[in-house]
Amino acid sequence: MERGRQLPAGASLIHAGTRMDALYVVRSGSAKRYAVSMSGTERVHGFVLPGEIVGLEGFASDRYACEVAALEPTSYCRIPLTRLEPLLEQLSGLRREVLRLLGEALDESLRLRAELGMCDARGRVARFLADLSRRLELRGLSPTQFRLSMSRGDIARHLGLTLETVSRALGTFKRSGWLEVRARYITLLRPEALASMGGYAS
Amino acid sequence: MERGRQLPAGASLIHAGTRMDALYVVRSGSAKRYAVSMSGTERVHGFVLPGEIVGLEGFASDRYACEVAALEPTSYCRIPLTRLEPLLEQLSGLRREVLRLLGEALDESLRLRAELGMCDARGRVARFLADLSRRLELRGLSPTQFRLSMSRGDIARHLGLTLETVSRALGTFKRSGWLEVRARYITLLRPEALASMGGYAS
DNA sequence: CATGGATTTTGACCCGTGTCAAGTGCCAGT
DNA sequence: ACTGGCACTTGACACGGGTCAAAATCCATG
Repeated sequence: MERGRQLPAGASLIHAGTRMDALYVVRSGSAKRYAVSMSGTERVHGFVLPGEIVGLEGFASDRYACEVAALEPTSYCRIPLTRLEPLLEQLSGLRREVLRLLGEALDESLRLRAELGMCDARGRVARFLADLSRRLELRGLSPTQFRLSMSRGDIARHLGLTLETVSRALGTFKRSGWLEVRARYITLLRPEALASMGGYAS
Repeated sequence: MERGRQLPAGASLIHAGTRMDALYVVRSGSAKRYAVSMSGTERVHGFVLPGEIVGLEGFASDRYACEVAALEPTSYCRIPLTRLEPLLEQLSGLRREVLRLLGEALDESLRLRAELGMCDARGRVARFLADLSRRLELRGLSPTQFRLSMSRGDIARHLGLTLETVSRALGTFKRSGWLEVRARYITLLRPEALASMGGYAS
């Protein structure tokens, strides 16, 4: 367990395709997980918030499946597999915890995929914000006031939309009085409205 | 490990919300994994083919996250966790294998989600068929001639489309000479065309 | 405080897909 | 074989969101 490592904005925490030798936990800052297709288009798999773990997909093939890049100055710790494996043998609790983390990531991904497929653009953006809010709260940060460390384009590529549509959705929510938007600073005024729209409404 | 269990078409292998106490491997037949939202709409997470494992998402919360129902008469085996856990302690190879399986499921789900978000309707159906073909081949079944055990509606709810659109996509492929469709029987004539369209083309 | 570049917003237009509605084909039961 | 029901196909139309283009805003730099 190596703590206190630092990364400037834009630098990569994990390079896609390199050998998987560790898991990472983001301590402060944030990162985006993405892959670049042959045609050069970027697909954003998701975003990593403080307290969250990255690198689990690497278990699939012993190589990291996607690039993870800091969106702002970010600190993290690294958990080498060489340290993790002996512990997994001894501690059944840790074994269960790792399985739970993987299961959670899988479950979340499945859920998200299904929802993205069945929601319109506004529903997707609403769910994105509600999800972000929930995860921030989980880590003791404000669930109603936060800064989006990712660009509109990143959000769009994550949700399968265009940045214009994301912008329009935010505009609609603002006009409805559901939130404040000042550049990348968001204040949720009626989180329950967003949650219910992102929920299973449509 | 309990082998040789049988299930008639339509019966559930796993009930959503029940305690997770085992993993399952489908031996013959097929199943669909789905969840029903509050509003009663069904979201199809995916399909299980012979040789594939189900129940991994249950690790997230100790309860199965979705319903798994047989699409045709299906046989399977059940791997109780009480048998699995002691083995996980002793066999580091099995530990790695379970992690690999989970990582694979996670990776596949992430990849699929990103692709669904960036593909048009035909691309999604093409990718669905290509994926099915690949998985059938992996298990020694014909990758070019097979029966779809799921309805058009199931495919649509899986891909985030309507059944009409799925039908039209198949019609287009048929007219292009890429495949034969007779009810649920599919013959791929130009698999590479489908693969390239489902790939990262658009 | 001024400047320039990047990011975001807004507008106009068009295509793809959802929706609604018939029509067709497939299978099971009588 | 006939019939009814269900799954699937096909057609017409409307609308959401992608695309292209321009304006506005933000932010870092001198």
